[in-house]
Amino acid sequence: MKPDHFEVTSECTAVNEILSRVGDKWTVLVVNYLGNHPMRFNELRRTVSGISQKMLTTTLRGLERDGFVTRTVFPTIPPRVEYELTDLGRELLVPVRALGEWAIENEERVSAARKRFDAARGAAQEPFRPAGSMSEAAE
Amino acid sequence: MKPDHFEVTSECTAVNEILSRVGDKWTVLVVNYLGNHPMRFNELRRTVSGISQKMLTTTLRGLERDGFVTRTVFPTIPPRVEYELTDLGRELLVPVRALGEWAIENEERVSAARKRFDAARGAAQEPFRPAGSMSEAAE
DNA sequence: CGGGATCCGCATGGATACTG
DNA sequence: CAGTATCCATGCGGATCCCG
Repeated sequence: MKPDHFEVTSECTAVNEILSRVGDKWTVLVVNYLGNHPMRFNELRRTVSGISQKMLTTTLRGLERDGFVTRTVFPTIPPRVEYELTDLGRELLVPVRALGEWAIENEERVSAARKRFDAARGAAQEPFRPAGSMSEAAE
Repeated sequence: MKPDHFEVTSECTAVNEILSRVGDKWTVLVVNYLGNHPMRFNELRRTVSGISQKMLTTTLRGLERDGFVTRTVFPTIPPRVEYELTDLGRELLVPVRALGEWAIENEERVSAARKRFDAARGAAQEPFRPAGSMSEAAE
């Protein structure tokens, strides 16, 4: 596959679906950790650190639904639930980590470009900035 | 790189940043189209089809900010603005399209798993469903 | 321990109107 | 043509409380 031309009609829909799926706030983190070894709910919760149990549940349900992880319940007391990547999940991990490597390698180029852009915009005008998220604002 | 173990501490942050960046509703589409050849604003607008000019502007500004596209203004009347991928943008296109290929190849496996999951949940109980987004609900 | 249910703030994104 | 500005709907994600 060369970087030129790409069937953009319907393929991009699938691409965007996967990227949106995987591009949310926690999915990649969870998948990556699960890629190392199976994990229990609270183990995962502690490891990810910062995630609420609601989002962990939501994320895991989504991954389970799409066939990326399995959820195994051991009916003991207290209950024990283990999450593990499926084959599909491990296969997904490959291109995701490829993109991950790219991200790590080019992190600085991106933030450099970002700094340049923001500096150029700030130098032109703008005595002060009343409000805004931080990345989008009127010029 | 093997699919086992991955430094998850700070790397995942960069990964997730890129994925969130690229995983929004329009970025991939725009980048993919621009990967074919440079394009003007309304040309892009027509090609993407479905995007509002607000979102196209936002998406392009973000891509420009991060150094993925260049914005060239021809001070003619009427004005003419061309958008083109930078080298960084074209490099990004490679892993993104790799993930894209994965997505296309495994689309059916995912939707099959999804159907299975939904069927299993629906068969268990649920006479009717009062409300909800569609992917989250009580069991 | 492993969740479900609910409330709520904030960001994303669509529609519309106006401008150089 | 190529935007900017504004208003508004939806949904993601966090906090809290409760349950088996």
